[in-house]
Amino acid sequence: MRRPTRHVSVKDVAARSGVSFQTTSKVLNGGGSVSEATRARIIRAASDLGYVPNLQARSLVMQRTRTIGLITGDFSDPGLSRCLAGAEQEARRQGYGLMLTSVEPEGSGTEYALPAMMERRVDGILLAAPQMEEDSALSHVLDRTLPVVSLNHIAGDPVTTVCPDDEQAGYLATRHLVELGHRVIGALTGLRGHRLTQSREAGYRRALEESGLETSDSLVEEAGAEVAGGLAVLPRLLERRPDVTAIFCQHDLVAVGALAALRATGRRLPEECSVVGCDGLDSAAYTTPPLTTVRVPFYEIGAEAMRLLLKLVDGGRPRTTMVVLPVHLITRGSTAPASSAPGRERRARRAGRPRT
Amino acid sequence: MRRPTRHVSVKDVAARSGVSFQTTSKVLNGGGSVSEATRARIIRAASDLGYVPNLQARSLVMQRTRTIGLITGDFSDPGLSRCLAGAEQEARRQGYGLMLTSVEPEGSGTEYALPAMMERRVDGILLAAPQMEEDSALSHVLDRTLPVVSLNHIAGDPVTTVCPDDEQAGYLATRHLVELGHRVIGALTGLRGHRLTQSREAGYRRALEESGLETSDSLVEEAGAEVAGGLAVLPRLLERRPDVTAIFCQHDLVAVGALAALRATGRRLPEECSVVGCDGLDSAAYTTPPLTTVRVPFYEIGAEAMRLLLKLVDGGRPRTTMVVLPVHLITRGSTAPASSAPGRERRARRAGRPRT
DNA sequence: GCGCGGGCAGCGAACGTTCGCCCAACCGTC
DNA sequence: GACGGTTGGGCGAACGTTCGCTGCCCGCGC
Repeated sequence: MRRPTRHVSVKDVAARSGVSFQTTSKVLNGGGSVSEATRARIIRAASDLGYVPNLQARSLVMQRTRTIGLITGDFSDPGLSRCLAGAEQEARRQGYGLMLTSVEPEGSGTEYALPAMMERRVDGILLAAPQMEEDSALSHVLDRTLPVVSLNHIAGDPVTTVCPDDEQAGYLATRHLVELGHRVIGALTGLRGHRLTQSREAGYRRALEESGLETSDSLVEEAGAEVAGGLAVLPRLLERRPDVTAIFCQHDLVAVGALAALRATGRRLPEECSVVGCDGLDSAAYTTPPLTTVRVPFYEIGAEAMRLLLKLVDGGRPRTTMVVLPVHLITRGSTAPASSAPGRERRARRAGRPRT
Repeated sequence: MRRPTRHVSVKDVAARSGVSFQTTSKVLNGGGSVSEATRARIIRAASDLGYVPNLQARSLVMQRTRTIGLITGDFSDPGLSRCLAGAEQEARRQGYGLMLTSVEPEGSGTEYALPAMMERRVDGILLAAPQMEEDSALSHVLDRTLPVVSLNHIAGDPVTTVCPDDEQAGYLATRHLVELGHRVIGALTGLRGHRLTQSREAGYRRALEESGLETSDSLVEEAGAEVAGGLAVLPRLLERRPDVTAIFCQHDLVAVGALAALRATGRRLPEECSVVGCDGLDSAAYTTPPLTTVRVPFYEIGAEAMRLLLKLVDGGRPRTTMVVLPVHLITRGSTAPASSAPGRERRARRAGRPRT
């Protein structure tokens, strides 16, 4: 075992400056009345010895750790990463530490992540793991014991949530396509179970209905949130509905897959099929053609969630139990006015299976 | 202030089962000799009360926190994210917690991140912030006090490092181009100060020299690690050296920018210019054309670094101070055999500024 | 019947803090 | 010269653990 080079403590500092360790503590926290002379002596000694306060001990008596537990899903998810960045920055700004743990896609957060956080006595928990939506044990465990803010909808529902306006996202994306003259608009959704997916789909349907356009299950496919999903699922949609001229993808990565799959069919983009994504990832600006998308303010979501959580930790009762952040459309090259008849016919010919 | 609902402690459990709290402690840690009867009684009481051990207090007496400090750069960097994922997973597997903090691109890690970690008495530190390479105060602070493993080269150099074989990465990428018949090969490098950049460039030059090809500063531009860098810098390279037929980008994102910039000049890809990236990001598979790249095992790097760090924490003296992980080439559609004369001429004509 | 060893449990101390209370000395005031 | 207030600093306790030592009681062997 590595000899754990004993850290210097207040007592060491006290010894060196000839006062009681309690006085040292007073000085080092700015409190109490201590003469200028001894104060200086103590400060000096502390810096000579390289004193570093022990937050563990302090937490023990103060009954708060100034630490927030962050339970996250997959780091590789660019959106989540941005959230983390926002949350981390805000926590740091307010002098809080971050205990990080991630939960595996299949795993239950309840069995490892939560206990780990409780043992470390975090002051609050930020939930940023989409897959925990399904964890029914969760809402029970969280109950009333600790301030919690989540970025996802939680089953039991007693927890404060910060999230983008997903319904609006779906609506904006779809309306954009409608305004370009598209009449048959497909949708590639995220994972079915998730609230986010339902909201975006609701927005999609609202935009269609508003304009009296067809909303049909045959126009919708579940594609998840990965490129591979779009790649795999788009052909199915196209086969069933060769008449679609535009596609709303609930996630930018899916849109990337969709673009690739469309190109593979020989379509010219965006003339022969418009695609709009959702999320507003950086990488969406560099697809070919550049992806029209709805920007979700991930960073701000993370930061706002942390801000709210820290307010809760400091004893504020939340006035609002749900914060919804606005989204907005970014128009790029992957969407174009609905093609004129010739284009449509060419596509139909190529599809080669006229519906009887 | 929120009433900090008093947590249940060993004493509470002890009281409920009619033994001393020390005996309770024995039972709950599996140690000591305790009769089956009382053991059962204590366990029962603990679970009734919902006892959760306080790791803070335990750390205090054990003199170790079972927590690792993770100092990272930008979360949005996909490579770094993968590293984090690997490190986090490994730490979790071994029952360690992770204190996360990131350092801003401009900021010095020495002034906030390190003190924060020391105050929390982490057992070791994993450095994953490229920008800390330049922090000269760092190697001094780290000195001998704490086990540290870094993913980046550190100035003073007394610290164990885990990194990919960057020289080999540059070499593999470039040799691939050479083997395709390219004779004038440009390079878009990462940030100049970084060791990584130098290594990859060294590999690039070695591959060229090995085949007796030109290595010239006029073939090299600094582009950083972002898409925008490639986008901005590629035209400069092209203007100076319209004769390049292939480009090695030290980072996939730069390659994405380069592809876009090349397309903007009207070149057909990959026929009129090959591009090879480096990093092996997921997104590289979905560019148009799909990017040939060198895969860097980010996840494994993170995991291995954590594994090594935990070994150090447990008192193992490192036998090797530097672990280098292998990389390998992934061939995709963005590289093609050097174009025949016609293609070259067409490009020259289009460039329109014959060198006198 | 006596001594001894082992199983079981308790006790005190320590880890490094913060906090409230107490005490001594000093000052100025009537 | 006694008194009250202020200032500077010490002391004890508490936070929730772990660990080593001590001591009790019982059973067993001679």
